[in-house]
Amino acid sequence: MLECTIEQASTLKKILDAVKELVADANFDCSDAGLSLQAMDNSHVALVALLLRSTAFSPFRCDQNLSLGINLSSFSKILKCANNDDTVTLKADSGVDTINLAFESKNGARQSEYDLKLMDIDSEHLGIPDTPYEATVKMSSAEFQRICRDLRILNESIVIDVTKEGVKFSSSGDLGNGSIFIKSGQSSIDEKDEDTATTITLQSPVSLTFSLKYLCDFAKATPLSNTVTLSLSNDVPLLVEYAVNEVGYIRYYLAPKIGED
Amino acid sequence: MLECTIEQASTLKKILDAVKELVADANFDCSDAGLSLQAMDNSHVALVALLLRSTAFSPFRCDQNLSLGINLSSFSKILKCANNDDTVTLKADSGVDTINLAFESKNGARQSEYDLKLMDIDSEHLGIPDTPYEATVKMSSAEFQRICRDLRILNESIVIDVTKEGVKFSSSGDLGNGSIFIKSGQSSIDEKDEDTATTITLQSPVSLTFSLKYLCDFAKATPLSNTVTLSLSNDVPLLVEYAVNEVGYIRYYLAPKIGED
DNA sequence: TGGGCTTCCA
DNA sequence: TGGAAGCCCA
Repeated sequence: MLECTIEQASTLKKILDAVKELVADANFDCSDAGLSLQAMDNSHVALVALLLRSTAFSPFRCDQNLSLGINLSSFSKILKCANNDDTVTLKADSGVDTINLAFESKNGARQSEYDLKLMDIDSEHLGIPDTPYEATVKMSSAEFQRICRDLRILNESIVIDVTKEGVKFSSSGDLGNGSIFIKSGQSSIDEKDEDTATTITLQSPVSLTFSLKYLCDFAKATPLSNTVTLSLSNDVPLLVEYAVNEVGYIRYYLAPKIGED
Repeated sequence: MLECTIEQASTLKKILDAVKELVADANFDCSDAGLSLQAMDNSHVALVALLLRSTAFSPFRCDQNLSLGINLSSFSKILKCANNDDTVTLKADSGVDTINLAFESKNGARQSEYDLKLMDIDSEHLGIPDTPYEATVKMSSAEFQRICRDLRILNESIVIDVTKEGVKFSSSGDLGNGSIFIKSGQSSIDEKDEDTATTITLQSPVSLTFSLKYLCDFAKATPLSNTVTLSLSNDVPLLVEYAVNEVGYIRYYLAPKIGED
C-alpha cells in the first residue's frame, strides 16, 4: 500500500496546474523513491516527467510499487478543495480502484476526505537519455514566462539563441519582429536577487526554434520555482526544468522545429 | 409614508446580492417594525425571509403599512450606484408608484437620487411555523460557502449529518466521493477566532439531503455575517440563517430531498 | 502575494 | 455550460 503525507496542499495544487493542461490522464508510479509520472502530452508532441521524492513526504510509506492511473483534471479539482496549507495524505492500495485523499487543517478542526476513482491507462514509458547539452540557461522563471507570453503576439514560433554573452528570444510575424535579450550574469527581474541571476553554461552556441504554445504551457510551472533551466542542443529536444525545492522536479521536453526560420 | 435612512449603503447592497439571484420580484413590507420581505424563489422551491429592523435605520418613519413591489435586480443595480459608505435614504408614499433612493456621501459633497418604479406583485404570504429543530449548527459562514462550492464538483446533492461530535457534509458522483467534517467547539477557519467556532445544539442526530444549487445561492449572503446557523429536523425544511448585526436577518428555507441516497 | 471576480473561449 | 486567463482588491 501507499500512504504518504505532504505538509502543504499548495505544492500539489501547483504541480497539477503545471501538468493538467498538457496531459489528461497519466499513471503515477509509486515506489520507495517517491511518486513519479511520465507522459506524452495529449498531442504526443511534448513529454512531461515529474518526480516527487519520498523525502518530500513525512511519513512516506510504499510497500510495493504501484501504478495509479489518474485523471489529472479530476485530481486537480479535488485538490482545489483543500486549503493551501492543509496537510494532504494520499492513500492507495493495490486491490482497490480508488485513491484516497485526506485533507486536514493545521489545527485539526476541519477534516475532509475524497475518494478519486482510478483508471487503466496504457503507459508508454519512454527512456529519456541523459545526454549532455551544448547550452544550459538558468534564469528567472517569471521572466521566461513573460517572454513566452509576450512573443506569442507575434508568432507561434520562438527562436532561442544562446551565446556566452546571453540568451536571445525572438519571434517575427505579420505585426513585426521582436526579440528579448537577457544578459548572462545578472538577474533580469530583481538586480539584488542572486537566485534569479541568469547563468549560462555553453559548449557551443545554439540557435533553435520551438512552438510557443508548448513553452507557454510549460511555463504554468512558474509558481513552483523562482528559476527555470533550459537545456539545448542542436537537433535534440529542449529540456525545460523547474526544480521544486526539497521536493523534486518537473521536466518538459520539446523537439525543435526544423526547416523553418 | 415611508422615510428611512441607513448609514451604510454596503449593507443594502449585500442584502440585495443575497436575494436577487433567488427572487426576481418581491414585495417589501414596511411597518413600524421595519422592512421585511418574504418570497418563494423563482422555481418555488426555496423560501427567503428578510428582516431589516426599524432600529437599523435612523431616522425611521413609517406612518402606515406599505407593501412595495420591487424588481430586485433593478433595485440592486441602482444600489450599486451608491458608494459603499454612502448614507441611503428610502422614501415611498402610498399614492405614488415609485420609491425614491437618495445617496449621500458622508461629507455631504455628493448627493444622488434615483426613482425606482414599483410594480404590483401577488404576494403569497406563507406562515412559517416557528418550530424547534432537532439540530442546530452555528459555524463560519465562509467555511459553509466553501464546503458547498467544493462538494459541487461531485454532485448536485449534499448530505448533512449532524452528531454531537460535529457536522459532516458529503457528496458522491462520477469523480468519486468526498466529505468534510467540522469538529464541534473550535473554529475551522481561524483558531483564534471564537466568533466562528462551530457550535452544535442537538436533540437527536439528523441526516438530510439537499440541493447544492440552492445552498450555494443561500451562501451568497456570506458577506453579511461571519457565521451562519443551520437548523435541521427530519422531514422539515432546513433553515439557513444569516444574522446581520444590529440590523436583522436573512433566512432561507429549503425542503430536504427524499428518497435519494 | 494570494484569492476572488469577471470576461472570453471552447 | 464549464474551464481558463487576466484584472482588481485585500
